[in-house]
Amino acid sequence: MVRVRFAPSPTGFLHVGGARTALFNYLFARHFNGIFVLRIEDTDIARSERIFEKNLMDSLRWLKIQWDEGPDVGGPYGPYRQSERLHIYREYAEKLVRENKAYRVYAYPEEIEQLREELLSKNLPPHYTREMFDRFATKVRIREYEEKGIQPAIYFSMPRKTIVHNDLIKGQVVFTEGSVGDFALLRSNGMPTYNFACVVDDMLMKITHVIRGDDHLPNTVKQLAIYEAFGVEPPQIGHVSMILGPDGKKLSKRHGATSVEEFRARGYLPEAVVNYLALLGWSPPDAQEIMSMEEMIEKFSIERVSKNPAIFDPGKLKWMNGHYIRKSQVKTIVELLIPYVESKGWSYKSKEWLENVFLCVRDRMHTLEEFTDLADFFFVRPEVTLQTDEAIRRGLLECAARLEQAGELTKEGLVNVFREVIKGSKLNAKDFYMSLRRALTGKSEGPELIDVVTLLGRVETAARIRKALGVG
RNA sequence: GCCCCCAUCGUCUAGCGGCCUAGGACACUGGCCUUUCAAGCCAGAAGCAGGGGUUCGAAUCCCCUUGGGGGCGCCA
Repeated sequence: MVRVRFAPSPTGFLHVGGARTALFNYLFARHFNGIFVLRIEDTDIARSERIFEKNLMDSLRWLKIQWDEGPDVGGPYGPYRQSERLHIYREYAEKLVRENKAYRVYAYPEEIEQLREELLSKNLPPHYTREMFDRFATKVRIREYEEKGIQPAIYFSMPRKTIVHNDLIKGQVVFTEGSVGDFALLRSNGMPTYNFACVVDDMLMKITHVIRGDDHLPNTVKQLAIYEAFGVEPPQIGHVSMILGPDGKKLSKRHGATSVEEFRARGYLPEAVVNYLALLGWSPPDAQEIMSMEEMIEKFSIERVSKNPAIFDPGKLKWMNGHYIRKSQVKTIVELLIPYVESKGWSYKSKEWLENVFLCVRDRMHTLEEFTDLADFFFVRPEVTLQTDEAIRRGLLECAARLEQAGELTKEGLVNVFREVIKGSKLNAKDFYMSLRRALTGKSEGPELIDVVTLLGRVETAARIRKALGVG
């Protein structure tokens, strides 16, 4: 049974990088009918917040990445929040201490920081060893800890040997002896560190495959050493390369929208976000780029995940979002559009009318957010004063008059009215239509004019013509 | 300073020794369609970082250089 997990720390919104990692894990699990676990890594008490945890879950749900086990739904290997598993980490850390694979450190964090800087200033790698810590463990210091009720941190004694890792994505990676020093397992506040909690949980939660970001590759050697210390076979581990900003640097806020939350707010569809993210570092065996979640699940394989870092291209996401807006059910999109319309304080005649308005501007939309700019004139009369020659002016006024006098008109009927006026007054059709467009929409480009007139109605059309010409 | 990863059009990628005259997608340019802008369709321009090997044959394998990224925390 394949068991994978996505283990974010609730210290911010779900970033596209995290979303892509979650997606790959999800696709991998579903492809093999396995289990996808959501684990919250909230061991950094200073930065972890419950609202971020909620937001993380909301974002995942929005993307339709569903977990089978997690803090909210539970599961056989819970709890799934690390802050609720502290006794477990303690127990496992003590076990390593008993076996002399880990040891207590009686140095204060500031002292360790000082040690680190000393090493760095001597151009030595900032690696700690047990010997370096020994000088702090004086009888006086130990008593001080006891009196103050401080727990010593527990450090892992890194074995001095070369460790070979066979990465699911990168292939064989060799960590030569001495590339890392001893490191903390448990902090003096009792909280486990990432590398330790991660291994204990993956072990206990029976995780079979780990797919995570490239930035964790250097951690792997530490984690493999911990697995070995416990005498446990590690899961298969694969590292996906990072998502970079357009400048080739790690994607961050200064590159614009980077969180799933922002993309949702800006009118992106989850189908587009997920589809785009899947293509960032993975490609299906056929060349098909537009895929549903089901298709991605079917086609996904870790072998086809690329090794190179990918630059996030907002342009392609936008294109893909436009594509999904056009391919989705009209009713579905209109429902999503209503909040945008209401936030502008606009009212609409009926949903059917709104659907038709949407259909008018659909081909120009890339995001839902763009709807209000594209379709504003359907809701509000534009402020325009038309500067036009006398012939066109007269033609437009004639149109207005004829529209008002006419009964209900079909599309063909409307077209005929315009054609007759153009013909009768020998107007330049292009100039006439452009003036009409300006009068009705206030813009020089936009939807098919007949559709605009149809949706506006005869009366409103006539009124806008007169208003633009400063008549009546 | 040390360790690790990566390297095909501007961008995402296909390619896993001969099917490559390097394929697709976004973006770009031109055309068609069209009263406008789009959408759609068609066409085009654009790339194997550089240098050494291995081989009958290299984008594909090896080495070096260069470039980019990540890490070396009582952060994750």
